[in-house]
Amino acid sequence: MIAAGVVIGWHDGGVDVVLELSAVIVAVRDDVPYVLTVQSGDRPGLPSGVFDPDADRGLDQAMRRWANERTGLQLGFVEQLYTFGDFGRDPLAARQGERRISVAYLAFVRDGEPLLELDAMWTNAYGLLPWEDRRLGEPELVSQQIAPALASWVDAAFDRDQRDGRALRADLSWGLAGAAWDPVRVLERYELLFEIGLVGEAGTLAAAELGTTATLDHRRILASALGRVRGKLTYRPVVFELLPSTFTLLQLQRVVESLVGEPLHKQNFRRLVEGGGLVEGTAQRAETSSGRPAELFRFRREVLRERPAPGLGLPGRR
Amino acid sequence: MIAAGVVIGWHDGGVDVVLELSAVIVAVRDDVPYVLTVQSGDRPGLPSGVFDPDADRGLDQAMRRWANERTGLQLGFVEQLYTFGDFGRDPLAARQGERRISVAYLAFVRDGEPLLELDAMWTNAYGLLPWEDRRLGEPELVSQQIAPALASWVDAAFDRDQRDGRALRADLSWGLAGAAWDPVRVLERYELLFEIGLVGEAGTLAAAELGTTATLDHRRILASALGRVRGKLTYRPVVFELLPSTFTLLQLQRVVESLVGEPLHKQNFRRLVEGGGLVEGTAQRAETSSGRPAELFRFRREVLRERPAPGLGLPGRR
DNA sequence: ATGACTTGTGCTCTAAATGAGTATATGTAA
DNA sequence: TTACATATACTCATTTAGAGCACAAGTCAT
Repeated sequence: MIAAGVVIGWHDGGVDVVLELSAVIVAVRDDVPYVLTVQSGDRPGLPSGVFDPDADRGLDQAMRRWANERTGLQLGFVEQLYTFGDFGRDPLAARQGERRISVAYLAFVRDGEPLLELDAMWTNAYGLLPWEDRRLGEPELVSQQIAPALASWVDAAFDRDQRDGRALRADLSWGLAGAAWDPVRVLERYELLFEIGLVGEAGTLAAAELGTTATLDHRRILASALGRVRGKLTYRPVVFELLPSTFTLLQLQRVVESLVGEPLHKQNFRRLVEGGGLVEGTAQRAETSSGRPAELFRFRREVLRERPAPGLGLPGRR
Repeated sequence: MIAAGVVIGWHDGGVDVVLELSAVIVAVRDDVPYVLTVQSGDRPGLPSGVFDPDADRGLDQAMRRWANERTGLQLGFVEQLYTFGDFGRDPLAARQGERRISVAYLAFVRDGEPLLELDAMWTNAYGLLPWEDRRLGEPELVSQQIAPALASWVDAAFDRDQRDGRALRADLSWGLAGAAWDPVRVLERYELLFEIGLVGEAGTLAAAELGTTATLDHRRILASALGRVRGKLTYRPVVFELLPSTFTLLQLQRVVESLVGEPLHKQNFRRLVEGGGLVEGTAQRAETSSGRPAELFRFRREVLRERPAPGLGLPGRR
């Protein structure tokens, strides 16, 4: 089991290596994507623990078991994200002559799953990465703080070449100067903000601090998770792991929008989802508060057979 | 530097953990995708070494530096692939009470780069994964050996549910029973073959052995690399890291085909690549052996600005 | 009951992208 | 000069995507 013991590596009087697992566990409720966090000192952090090779056959199994034991959650979709091993990702550990390498995982749970652990809680992902939610249009902090900061960073380049490089990078990742906003480039955006000092980690001095800070590099991990989710959505039917077994098309659309961070064209969304054979209607209708009651749909498994990469071909913005 | 020292982790009398890096270094020459291998006992293996936290700031840097020092190659595109940590991926190490966790990287080099190391060589990737090359149609070993083996594996299920599950999995990954062949699902295919005993690793008993065997789970790593390459191709202009700075459209097409493992429609390929603004003509033409000389093209950087995910929208098969 | 409001659902129209070819140009080698 | 090989232009039918209109079927306040 993870977190049971301590695995330490040494290297003749040098730096120790510790291998840990961290998890980005995502659930969507009321059109808000939440991440499971634990309190770590004064900040929220991702649940993580040291990998114990004695207890588990592999990293994936360790991840599943630990999550279930510790949080009581039944994970749906689980996927390895990335392995983070930068020096400085854990300054405290570094000061103690230790190097923490973290294998990060992404997992989905359905809304409504009960939480065992009391020190764990659900945190709004867009509280940590506020600029990623564009459902109500571009948030003000982009035009007010980020864009100007990027502009002066570009201007601060010491020669023409560097300037051009910086401008291209800023425009591409942030969809400025005519470039399109690409929902998937979450990590690029975070890393750029980090580089120019607009977001920080514990122990780093950030000029300004946008969004809530998390421990260590956990926001970076979250950023890569969100990017991965957004990409995956379009070519694998993973959203359904976040929804109840039957749902209305609007519910489905809202969950997708909450993850992609952009509003979608309703009628075309329906067309893509139904026409793509991704869902099938049950005859039932949802009990509704106002408006015409909607039909309940369910995920249509057979689509896997029919299409090589069945995802939600996202329609343009609303 | 990697491979300089040994990093060992222990866990009170339990299993040691060793963190290593491995690299899938790809180059294409004469329409064949090659992987850099080193001789490891009697089999080829991927170059890999133990990670030394004292020498490098992070995993990525360690990777680049080591590759350059050891092989003399100038890596172009480099990307982390996956971290492999299954028990049993290194049976020898396991017997010695050691657990090897390997962070795998994918990298591209251009054809023509000189190799420093004498014990390293270029190995045809399709020698290791022969079923992945369908440029001349479905290879015989699929219909002759793999499909029958899959069929009997499906039949050997002990109940209806398991049978259906197996059939779906086999059909999806191998494009059988009306499902489409998805070039990206390389890893799924390999893992299925492994499960049914058609391919093995050192120390595993495989019923039959298809393709050349590599050390440990290095073929699995190669499989995930090939899948990643194929996926990446369609949304990032990475092929150009494998080509000289100017090339003909046919050269480009051949390189793509060699990676995707399928033939492409020539005229439509041109249309997509030129129309998509991915390349621009130089006025020069290639000196040719036979046939009309072709114009030399170069990668068009500006496309990055124009399109969110500039890759080769692959046309259908020829 | 009536009208305002909300949400669901069907359908149209246009523009663009794709799949599958045909036709023609321009070189080399016999 | 012919056969052959490759390059490149262009056509045409089909599919998919973007944008929006119109109407259906509920709730709620008056």
